Amino acid sequence: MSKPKIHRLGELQLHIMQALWDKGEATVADVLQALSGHSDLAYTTVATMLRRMETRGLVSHRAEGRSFIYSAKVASAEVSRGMADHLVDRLFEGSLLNVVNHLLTTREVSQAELRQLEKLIAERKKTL
Amino acid sequence: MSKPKIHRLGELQLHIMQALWDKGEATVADVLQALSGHSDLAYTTVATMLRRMETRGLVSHRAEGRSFIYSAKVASAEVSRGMADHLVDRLFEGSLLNVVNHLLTTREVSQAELRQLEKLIAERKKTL
DNA sequence: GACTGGTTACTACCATAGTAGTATTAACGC
DNA sequence: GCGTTAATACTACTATGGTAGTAACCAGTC
Repeated sequence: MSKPKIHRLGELQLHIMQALWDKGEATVADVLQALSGHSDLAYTTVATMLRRMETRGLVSHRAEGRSFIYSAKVASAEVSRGMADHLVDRLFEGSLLNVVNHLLTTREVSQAELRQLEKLIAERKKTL
Repeated sequence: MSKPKIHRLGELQLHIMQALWDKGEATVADVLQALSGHSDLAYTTVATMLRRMETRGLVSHRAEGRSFIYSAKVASAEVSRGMADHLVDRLFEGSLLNVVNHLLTTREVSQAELRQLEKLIAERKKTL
């Protein structure tokens, strides 16, 4: 198992993961392409990052001809889970209530969103 | 203004901030004391961290005799806000709904908590 | 007045993220 | 076959977090 401390992804690393999740598989060039809006990185920067992330178990690759085709080794949900949990634990004593309260009081929320939230909760209730 | 990129606090840094928020003011020894459960750090480690954090504008100090008395320069709520927003933006497209949905589906929740959540939402509705 | 203990200051080392240049390799076109 | 070029590999540098040793300082004690 040994999930590779998934909650600690840097900015660029996360963007790269997102590109991979989005595309399923991608070469360095593909990832660079996907990131082109966000920042203007060198090809080798992305390549280096991918290599390192592979060492860390975040991605893996297979060779096709001379190219490496990378894919995510950890699921998006897993990462979200890890990062969200980590934050909730660190800042809100692990309490779901505390987070939601914080989010509700510090953010703009519309009526519609509140209704949606109620719906979510109602749904969840059924699953208990 | 120039809030010092508040969303990026390391593990130890956050613990130190929490100690300061808790105590209001504290010497290095006080902080070390407060952290004693969590890990077993050297006195100088905490002192170094505090000095660095002061450079970054996270804390400030006043001298009393030969000791420095540190206090937080940024509020707890500000940091929570910054970190939470950052996460929501990075992982959930800035959508409150998405976060809550994620939290609800990936975590254990009790009936009581769900009821509390509904209450929170009802409260929030009134403020619109 | 010299010694001890608590304090801060300085310096250093490791890890990792971000960034990218340079070197090497190997496939493809001709 | 051979060169061009795209790809990966290696190396390096900066910044920051975590960690801590050592030095310097100074107040109080004997």
